[in-house]
Amino acid sequence: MAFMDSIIQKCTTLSHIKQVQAHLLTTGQFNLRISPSRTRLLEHCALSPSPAYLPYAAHIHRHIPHPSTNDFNALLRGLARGPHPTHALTFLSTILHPDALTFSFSLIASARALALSETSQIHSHLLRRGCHADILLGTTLIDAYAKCGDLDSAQRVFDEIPLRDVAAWNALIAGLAQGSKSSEALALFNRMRAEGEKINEISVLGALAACSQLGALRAGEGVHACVRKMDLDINVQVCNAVIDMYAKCGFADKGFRVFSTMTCGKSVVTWNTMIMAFAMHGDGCRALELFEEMGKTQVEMDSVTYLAVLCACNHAGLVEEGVRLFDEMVGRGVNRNVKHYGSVVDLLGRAGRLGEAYRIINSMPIVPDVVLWQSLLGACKTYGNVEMAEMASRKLVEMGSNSCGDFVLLSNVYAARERWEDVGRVREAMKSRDVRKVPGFSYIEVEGVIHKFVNGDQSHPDWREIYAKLDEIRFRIKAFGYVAETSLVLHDIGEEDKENALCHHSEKLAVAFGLISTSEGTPIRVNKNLRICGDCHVVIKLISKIYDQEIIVRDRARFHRFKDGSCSCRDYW
DNA sequence: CTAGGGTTAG
Repeated sequence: MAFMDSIIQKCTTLSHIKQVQAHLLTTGQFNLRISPSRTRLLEHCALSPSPAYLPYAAHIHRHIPHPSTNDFNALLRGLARGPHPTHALTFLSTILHPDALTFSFSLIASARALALSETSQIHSHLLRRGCHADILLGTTLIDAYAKCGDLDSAQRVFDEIPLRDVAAWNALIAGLAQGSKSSEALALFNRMRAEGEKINEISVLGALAACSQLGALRAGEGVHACVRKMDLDINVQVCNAVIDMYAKCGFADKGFRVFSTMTCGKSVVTWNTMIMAFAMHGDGCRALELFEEMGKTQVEMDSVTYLAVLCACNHAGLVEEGVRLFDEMVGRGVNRNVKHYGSVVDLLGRAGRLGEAYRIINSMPIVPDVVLWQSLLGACKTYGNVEMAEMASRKLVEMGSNSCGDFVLLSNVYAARERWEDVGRVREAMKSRDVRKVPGFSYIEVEGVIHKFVNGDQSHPDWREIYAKLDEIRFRIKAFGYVAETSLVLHDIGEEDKENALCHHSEKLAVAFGLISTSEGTPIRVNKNLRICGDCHVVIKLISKIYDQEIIVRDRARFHRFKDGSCSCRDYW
C-alpha cells in the first residue's frame, strides 16, 4: 500500500493518473467498496492545483460503483477549495453517509461561497448528530459564520465550545477584524492574553489588522511589543502586518524602520505594503524610490506592486510618471485589472485630461466598474464637463448604483452651469430611488481610548463642550475669511436632513474633541471611514494655523497632514 | 492516512 501511495504522490500529469487508475481497474481494486489506493488517487487528483485535474477527479468518482464516504470526502474537499465552491454544496446532498470530515469540507465551501443559509443548515445537522463539542468543527464553523457575515452566530458558537484552543480564538479574532468589528477583535485579543491563553502568529495578525483599521496606535504598539517579546517577527506575514499597522496609524516612518530592520526575508507583500504606505502618505518620491529598489531584488513585482505605485503617482500628482508606469506594465508581464484602469483614469481625470481618461475607458478589455465611472464623474465635476458627466451618470444608473454621492456630483455639475431644471430633475430621481447614504464616522484615540463620532453626534459624554468648541472655531475662522462651502445642492437636500449639516461632520467633531483633550504639541490624529469632505478640509487647514496644531486625518484613501494652514496633499485629492 | 485560524489593494 505504501508503495502505491508513493507512486500516486509522483503523478504529475493526467496520463500518470490514468495509468494508476488503469492499474487499479485491472487488479480489481477500483470496484471494491473500500479501496484506500483509489481514495488516495482521487484525493491527489482533486487537490491538485492545476485546473484540469478537478474535473477529472469528478470523472473518476462517477465511475466508482459504490463510493465510500472517504471517496466522497476526497472529491468534496477538492470542490470546496476549487473555483466553484457551490458545486461542493450541491455534491454534499448526494452523500449518503456523511461523517465529521464531510461537514468540515462543506463548511469550507459554504464559507468560500459566502452562503449563510447553507452554513446554518450544516450547523443544525451537526447539532442533531451531537458533533458540537468537536473543537475542529467548532473552529471551522466560527470561521464560516464570520466569513458569511453572521458574527453573532460566530460568537455564539465560540461561547459554546467547552474547551477552546488557540485556533478557535484566532478564528473569532480574525472574523471580527475582517467584519469591521475591530474594537471587538482587539478586545477579544486582550481577553485572550488576560486569560493566559497561549497566543501565536495568527492571533497577532488578527489583532494588528484590527489596529490598522482603527488607527489605534497605542494598541498597535502593544501588539508589536508582544510580537518582539515572543519572537513572532521571524514570520514575514507578521512583519508585513506590523508595517501596515504603523502606516495606517499615520507613521509611515515607524513602518519603514521595521521594513529596513526586519531579519526575515521580504516578500512581495512586504514591498507592496511599504510602497502603499508611502503612497497613502502622499510621499510619491519615496514610493518610487522603493519601487526602483525592489526592481533590483529577486522579488517579482506583481499587479499589486503596480497598483501601489500608480496610487503613489495619483496621490502625489505625478501624472506623466503614472502614465508611463501604466504603459510599461504589459511589457513587464503584469496583468492589468480594473483597479489599474481605475487608478489611471483617476490620475488623468484629476489632471483635467478627461478626453484621454475617456479613451482609456473605451479601450479597456475588461468591463469598467462603478468606482471607475465615479472617478470620471468626479473629474467632470471639477472641470465642469456636463456632457461627459451625464454620460458617466447614465452608466452609473445602468449599473444600479444608488449612492448619494453620484447624484450629488451630477447635480453639482448642473448647478455650476446654473441649469436649475436639471438640478431639480436629479433631486426628484434621488427621491424616487432608494438612495443609499453610507453613514460617515470618525475615530480619534485619546490616551489609548478610541472615541467614535458620527455626523451630528450628541452621544459623547462631553458633547456640549465639543459643540461649544466648534462654535468658537467657527467664530475664529470667519475672521480669516472663511465662508462655508455649502454648495447649492447640498443646501437644498440638507434641509430634510439636519444631521448632515456641514458644521457637525464627524471629522470636525473629532478634531474639536482632540483640541479639548490633547495636550499641546501632540498632533491630533483622526480616522474617517469615507473621503474627507471639501469643507472640512478647508476648516481643518485653518484650525491648524489658528490653533498652531498639527492635525493628521486618515480618510478612506490616504492621509492628510495639516500644518500651518496647509495640507500635505497640496489640495490635490 | 485524510479536518480548523492568516499579511498588501482605487
